[in-house]
Amino acid sequence: MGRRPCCSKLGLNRGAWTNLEDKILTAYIKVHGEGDWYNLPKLAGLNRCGKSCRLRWVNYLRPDIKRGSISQDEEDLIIKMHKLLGNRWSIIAGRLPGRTDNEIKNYWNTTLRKKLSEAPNRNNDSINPKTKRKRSIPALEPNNKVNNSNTKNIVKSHTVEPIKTKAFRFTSRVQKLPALFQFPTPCTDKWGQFSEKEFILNHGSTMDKDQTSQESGDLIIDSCYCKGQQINEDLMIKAPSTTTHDANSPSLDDHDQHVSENNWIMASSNIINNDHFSNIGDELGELDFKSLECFLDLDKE
DNA sequence: AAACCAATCAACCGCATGAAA
DNA sequence: ATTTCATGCGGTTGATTGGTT
Repeated sequence: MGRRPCCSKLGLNRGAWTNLEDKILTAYIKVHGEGDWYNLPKLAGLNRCGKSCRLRWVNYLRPDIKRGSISQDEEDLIIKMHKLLGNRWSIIAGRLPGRTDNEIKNYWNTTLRKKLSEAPNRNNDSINPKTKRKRSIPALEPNNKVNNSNTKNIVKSHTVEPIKTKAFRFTSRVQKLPALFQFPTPCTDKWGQFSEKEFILNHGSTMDKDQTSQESGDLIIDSCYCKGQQINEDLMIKAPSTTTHDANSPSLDDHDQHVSENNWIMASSNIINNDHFSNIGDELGELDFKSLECFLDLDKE
């Protein structure tokens, strides 16, 4: 079977979306919900490919998209998560309610990448004699043309190798946890003790080992694999200020809602603070994770 | 005012993945 | 076990915007 021809070959619309297209897509999804992207354009009456519709919805039209610039807290979170996970934009975005992977990726490539690469090299803040402007990153590499891909190598040299830890991403398509995942000793939260079959997710929900999670891009970091490493709560990073709650989760009162917003920290801390890992102290950046193995959606190689 | 350049970000592309057949 | 289908992800592109000369 060959690849299905892309939208340009099917004579479909490409490029910027019009207001009308946005309205049609939004209205259709409001009635029929997300999914079946392949058939959606036909059913909704859009002359677009499904992929394009999905992207438009996910990155722009979704009602829970947070507008406005990235806050300092969010930026810190992105930096820490990137250090931890590398270019796992969807997972990073999963920690930032209302932000999309595309947005995070763009923010990294345009703002943070530059910031981080300049930070240790303040002496390199030279001025381009022609433009009288501060040199951008690509200009630091005179042999390279200015484009995103050429900045890759530059950034590489400034970026710490991503910390490898055991983490799993949960998407709506994930049905079962990898067999090798073993939950640490039973831990508790505000609501009592979790069974050993449950895994703590953020947003205050739990997940049965055998059930599907609707949490997209959710992440569990398994402290079992942080053998003897000292980890403090900074590793688990501050929860973003707003949190969308899983519709399937029990409703929460005001107090519990607050608890829920911080559940990611609490739940993670409960893991980290269990009997195996009571040593608290180091900052994230000082941790030696080199001995850890990468289990990000992968089994051992 | 025009030209140039850098920055930004929406959108596209190809590939990987997993479910279903 | 293999193939097909549908979706998601990350890298890249290109249009637009804004600042400078």
